[in-house]
Amino acid sequence: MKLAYKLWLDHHGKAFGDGPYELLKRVKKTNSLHQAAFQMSMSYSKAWRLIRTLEERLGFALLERKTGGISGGGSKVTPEASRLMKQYGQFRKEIEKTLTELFHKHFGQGL
Amino acid sequence: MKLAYKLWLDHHGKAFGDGPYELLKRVKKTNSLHQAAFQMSMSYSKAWRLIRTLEERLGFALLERKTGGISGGGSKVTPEASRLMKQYGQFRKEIEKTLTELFHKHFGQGL
DNA sequence: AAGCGTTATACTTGTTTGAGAATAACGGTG
DNA sequence: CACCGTTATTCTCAAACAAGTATAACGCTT
Repeated sequence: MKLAYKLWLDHHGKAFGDGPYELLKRVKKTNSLHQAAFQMSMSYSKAWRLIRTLEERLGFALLERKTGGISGGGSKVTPEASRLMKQYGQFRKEIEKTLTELFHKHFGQGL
Repeated sequence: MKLAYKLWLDHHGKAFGDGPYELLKRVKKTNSLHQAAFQMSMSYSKAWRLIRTLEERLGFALLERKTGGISGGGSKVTPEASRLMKQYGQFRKEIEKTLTELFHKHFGQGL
């Protein structure tokens, strides 16, 4: 028996969670949503839809886009998104630790 | 911005969570899965499927059934299920409190 | 002007999930 | 033995959601 869970920030619907967090981390490294999606075995269209939806719900841009040009374009994580990522990352880490502890406390010796 | 989450106990798949917990609480009161489902605006067939699946995954019976008879029959919560409910209820309550605290700690003044 | 890798977006298909309909069996009661 | 409300079970339909496919535009480089 183990504990399973999903959590996310809600603002007019799902507005941020583990998936977007991982995706943005990779965009930061690669400066490309295309490559970030590829690394996660996610289709570009799905990644794009995801980001667009989150931006609509959050009310601010997560990516600063550039299309065309030498490298074809690219995307950078905005400062606001970067701040959210940091907040979420710390929050998420504590959650993980706390939930594990609580689970063991209540279901320590088997179900 | 608010925190949203789902959590459940996993054992060969989803084995227990808020929905089953509420359902069993009502079975306890009414001694009828039929009525318990009705109270939650859930179809009986769905409730029945749910219980059956959980029992398969948990490996023990949640309900003690009786069919036919004066009142048509009925279902009682087994002692093992009752124990699980109690454990889960306490766990769930602490989770709620802890997560709320952590959320405020990290996202206290707005997003 | 052609080529490249990117962003942008609609369309279409497939998968999961839920809900109800329908049917059967059960066993006290009157 | 008919009635009742329950448990038991399968089937089908609909809705929600996920995911891929295809196409277009962009702008720097050569």
